[in-house]
Amino acid sequence: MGEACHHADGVHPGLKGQALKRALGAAESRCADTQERLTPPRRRVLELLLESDGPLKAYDLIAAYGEAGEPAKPPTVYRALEFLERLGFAHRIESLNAYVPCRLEADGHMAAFLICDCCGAAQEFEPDLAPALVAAKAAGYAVRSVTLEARGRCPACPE
Amino acid sequence: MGEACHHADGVHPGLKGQALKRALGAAESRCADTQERLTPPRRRVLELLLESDGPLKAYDLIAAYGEAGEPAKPPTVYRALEFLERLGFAHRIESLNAYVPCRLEADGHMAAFLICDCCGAAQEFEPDLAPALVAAKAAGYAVRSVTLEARGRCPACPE
DNA sequence: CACCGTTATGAAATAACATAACGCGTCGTC
DNA sequence: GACGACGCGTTATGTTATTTCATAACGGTG
Repeated sequence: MGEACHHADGVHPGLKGQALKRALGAAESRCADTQERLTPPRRRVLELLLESDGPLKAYDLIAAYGEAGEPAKPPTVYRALEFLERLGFAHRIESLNAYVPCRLEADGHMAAFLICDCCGAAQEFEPDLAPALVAAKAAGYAVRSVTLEARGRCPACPE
Repeated sequence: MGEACHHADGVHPGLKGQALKRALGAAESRCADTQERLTPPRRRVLELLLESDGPLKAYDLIAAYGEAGEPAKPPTVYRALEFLERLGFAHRIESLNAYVPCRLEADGHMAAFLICDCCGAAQEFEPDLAPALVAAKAAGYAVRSVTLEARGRCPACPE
């Protein structure tokens, strides 16, 4: 998260208490709607992502998994992440090898992030990708998903 | 490359013979212009990328490095890749952990790829990113670089 | 309830990807 | 010819992710 910079990353403060409960509850509901199960490991990984102030690496999650400090086994976390991504509850940021909870309302949207090289904050946003993909259509590609990661400097970080 | 699909990936056939020589020569020239050195390991890694029909993983390069089958040491290849990326001779595709030679004319362009989930082909293209980044500017981000990776199905692959 | 197919978890090991750290040689400069 | 910058080779290690096999939980059907 903010290790590389003295500034708060501030963009998406981690959830706690009621807000966290609400977010987890919303996830439960959406699972119920779609016959999917928010099982304990999946719920735990989502909770860790929601609590965090910034992107978490898989092995951060593995280390933090146990309530009493015992790490999870890697596949436990990787499987949960796969599930959470499939349902749109989380996104992987390829250029960081890290994960964030989804912060947007819309379902099935494409993952796009503004990543601050200074403070490490990763802000999800909704880009207008249509013009960018005109060339793809022209080339005959059927685009199924897009990831866009813009690196730069966030408003809170200095020149 | 095409392992997952019986179709030729055809998009960027690897270079051979004269075409390969020309491409390497062009890289030499551009290095000479900028006081950079296309040393033997750098040249060899670029050659392997240019010869390939599709994206190569770092350990593919490591395995193929020696003319007589001896592998390179990992840092040799990673250092060469870092150099080639810095000069714009190669790009890393994050979602594949793989590398391709740059196929575009323009210097300093942003890396954008259409990746076929079926045959593994990765076609570089030049997207119109301005509309997508309007939201970034509005949020106060100073964007320095962008990677865009679109997954889907290429024209040569079946339904 | 007994069964079975499906889905998910637990655990061990290992594979795949990437970098740190050190020392040596070469080259350009003063 | 001393120096510094750069690049290379090498060893070792760190980080990220998957394979494999075994077990457990759930949901439907007779």
